Amino acid sequence: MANNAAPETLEEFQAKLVEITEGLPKRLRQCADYIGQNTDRIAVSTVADLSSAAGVQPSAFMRFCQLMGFSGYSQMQKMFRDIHVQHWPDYATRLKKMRESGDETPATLLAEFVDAGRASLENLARSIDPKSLEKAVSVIADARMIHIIGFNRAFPVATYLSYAFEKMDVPAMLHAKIGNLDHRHAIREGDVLIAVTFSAYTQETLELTAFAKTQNAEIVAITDALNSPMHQLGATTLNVTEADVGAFRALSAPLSLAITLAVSVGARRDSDNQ
Amino acid sequence: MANNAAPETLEEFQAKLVEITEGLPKRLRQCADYIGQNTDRIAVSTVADLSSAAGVQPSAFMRFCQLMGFSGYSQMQKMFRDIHVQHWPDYATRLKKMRESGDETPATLLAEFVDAGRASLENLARSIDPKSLEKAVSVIADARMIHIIGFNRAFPVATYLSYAFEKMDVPAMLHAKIGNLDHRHAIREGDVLIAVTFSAYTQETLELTAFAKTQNAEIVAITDALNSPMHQLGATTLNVTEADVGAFRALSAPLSLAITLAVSVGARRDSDNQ
DNA sequence: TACCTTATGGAATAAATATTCCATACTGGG
DNA sequence: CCCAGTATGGAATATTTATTCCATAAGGTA
Repeated sequence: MANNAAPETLEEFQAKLVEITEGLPKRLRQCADYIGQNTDRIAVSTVADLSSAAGVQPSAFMRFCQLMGFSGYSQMQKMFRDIHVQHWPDYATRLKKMRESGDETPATLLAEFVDAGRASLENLARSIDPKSLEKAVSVIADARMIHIIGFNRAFPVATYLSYAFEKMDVPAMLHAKIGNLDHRHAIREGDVLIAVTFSAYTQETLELTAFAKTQNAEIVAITDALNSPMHQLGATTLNVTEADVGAFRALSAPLSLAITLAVSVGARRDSDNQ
Repeated sequence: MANNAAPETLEEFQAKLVEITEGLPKRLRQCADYIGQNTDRIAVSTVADLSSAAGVQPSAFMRFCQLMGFSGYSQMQKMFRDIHVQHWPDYATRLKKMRESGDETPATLLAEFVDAGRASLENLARSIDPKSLEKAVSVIADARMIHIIGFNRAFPVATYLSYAFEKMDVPAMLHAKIGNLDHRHAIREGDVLIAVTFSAYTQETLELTAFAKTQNAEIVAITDALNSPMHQLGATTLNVTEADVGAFRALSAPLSLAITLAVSVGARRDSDNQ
């Protein structure tokens, strides 16, 4: 065999598969064909599953893995699992190492944030559910008035939403509690509240959301976990996680999601008005 | 427990998670929180992996699975593996599909922003000059007081800087012009002003910067062009461009730069105080 | 047809992984 | 401060899953 190294990317895997498929004996050919069409199963199946689905014995499947250049099924599976699970490097540890090696320049720190941001964006694209997004957009687009809240780390996201809506002449109101003024009574039935909150969830945000609920306003939440308290409040939720570097995060993913939401709503409203 | 049946869909799983999370003892709570943020790992990880990532013992994780209504980890994992197979397409293909589908759904727009964000981050990492960054950090770290200004699109960046400094107990002041109150006279010699401005450069930002200059305060600017007016004002400038999608940008790059700046300053101050 | 080579099935073994169990450490109420 | 009642860690065990091995079958050639 010309190249006996194990593939490390999907592309290499595919190339290798094509390369060896030709001239394979019957059973091994079955393996190749099955894998060609069901590549996605590798990450979550056992050899027994795959081999019986391909109509061969486990041992035959094993030989196939080896022909592909892997040491066995486990190694091949590992590759697919790594691809699937987002590759969240452990930035906290990396940061610590960086500090210990005395290489903690601003430039290396920036590199970490950039890397974390890229990973987060990738993960956002992969994990967002188009249906929830669509739902969120229409709920917001249909509202009479848009209210926005978000404190601490979520505040920049809230202000950016506010800015974007303003630019598009969409009526929106940022509840920023300036001067301890509370405008909660502006929230009425038919309105929507966009609540942005990440762990640890700010009390004020939760409270205002609960209040909005009592007013029969719709709630759309941008949050960071499946079990965020926003779910208890009956919100249409959009989950987005940003990898953290030490104690901080760069907000790339949440902001991208927010601006998408705003622009989509703007476009929707425009076309509705015509 | 009211409902002890094992969840069978993601929605049910989420509902159950939210339901039980409240009032869980420490370790089990850790499991719930970790799973809330890393749901997608379940399909391809072992109990050992997950439990150590969540910082608990495998046995604790096991108890968590049972609380969720599953007979054990295997049953829970099976649910996620089944789901996984249904919508696999990896990130790259998914983005491509989204964009190729042509129609302007929120999901395709998100894909554009994600892509733009990634490109911007890459560009930032490549184009930033470590020396300027280093210079900016030391200028800020040495200042007696940090002033921050940024309007419109730059406002989220300014607020995030403000948040980050606050978190690290670094004295900083956001000049937000609330109630048309102007705190320009708080700017003195020995202070630094971080001015964030992107084209079209907001007048107020330019004015305050010019004023700070007359006070002999140092200026650090985060801006977007080599010919930004900030250069004329004798500022230490950091250039960062974010690719735009239509009329909007997601701010990934500027925010990453800003947080880097803040964290570096925080670290510098810490070590100076020791 | 006899012989050699390669392919295959299935059972035996090794390794990884899940699950249980129990001793010990907490925690809150009296 | 003591005593339940929980919660927790860690090691022991059961189960599943991967991997190897070998006897047998199939395929090709002289």
